[in-house]
Amino acid sequence: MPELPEVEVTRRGLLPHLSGHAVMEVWCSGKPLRQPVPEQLLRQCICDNVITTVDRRAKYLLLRLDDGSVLLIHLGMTGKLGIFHKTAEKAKHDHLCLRLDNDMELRFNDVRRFGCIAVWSADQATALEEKFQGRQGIEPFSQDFNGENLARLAKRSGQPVKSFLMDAGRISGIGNIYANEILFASGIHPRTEANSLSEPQWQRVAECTVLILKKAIKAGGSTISDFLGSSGKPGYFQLQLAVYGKKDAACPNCGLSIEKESISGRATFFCPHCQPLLGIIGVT
DNA sequence: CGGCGCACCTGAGTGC
DNA sequence: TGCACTCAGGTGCGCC
Repeated sequence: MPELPEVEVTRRGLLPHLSGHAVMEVWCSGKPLRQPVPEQLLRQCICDNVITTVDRRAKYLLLRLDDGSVLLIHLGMTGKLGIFHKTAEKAKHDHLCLRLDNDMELRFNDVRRFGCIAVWSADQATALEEKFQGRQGIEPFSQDFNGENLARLAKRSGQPVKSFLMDAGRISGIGNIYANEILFASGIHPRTEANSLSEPQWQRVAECTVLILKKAIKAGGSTISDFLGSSGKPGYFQLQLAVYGKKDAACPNCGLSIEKESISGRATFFCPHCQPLLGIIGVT
């Protein structure tokens, strides 16, 4: 489920239920996620500690404990987090369960097990977080996310701009759906080589990205006000997507048909009229 | 280093 | 009703 907006809405939804509560007990399904869940380390690091806050970096959630340790959660493709009473029956594909001091539980459910659970012990957290932060790309809501920096990053990349936007090492939080939407809003063909965009075009991409992500967060925040008792959480917000999944539908801008292609193996939707490929003569 | 292809896993949908 | 096949929103690895 997760691109930046879904993860951010999850963070905001969980925060009031977690902040200030101690973790009393840890349960794991025993099945590995992307990596095996570090069950013993998890117990050692977070049991009897109080969750102080929940941060987000890229598509990761960071649950910070009062002793300095950190629980890192990535939702993968199908991961969901929810708050349940301890007596509520566990769901199929629940893989991690943290019992809190108020008889509620934070549960991580992930059908495809592409998610990731890691923990940084207090004595290593600073070093490990530094390493982690260094691997993440620019945050779309940071000051660094602007035309100048994007143009500089893209300078030596002949990748399609869509793949570039989705590269988590360069830019955080943009997955396939929003990459499609951002490029439609920017009027840029997804196959355009990243290094062929001008700085003003990158500036436009940056502005469209912020607008679209904020709109999605708002849509998610209004439809999902509480994480209590529901495992069917986020999922993609039904904001009116302009192009994603809309093959052969009318472009909301010009009315011509939306096309679908595969770029780096990912479904890619665009309007060939509103997003002309640069350098093609006769197309404006 | 840059970029591509693939693997990781389950379930939903489609066509025969 | 069943089976085989395709596809799905992310990430990271190996390979060129």
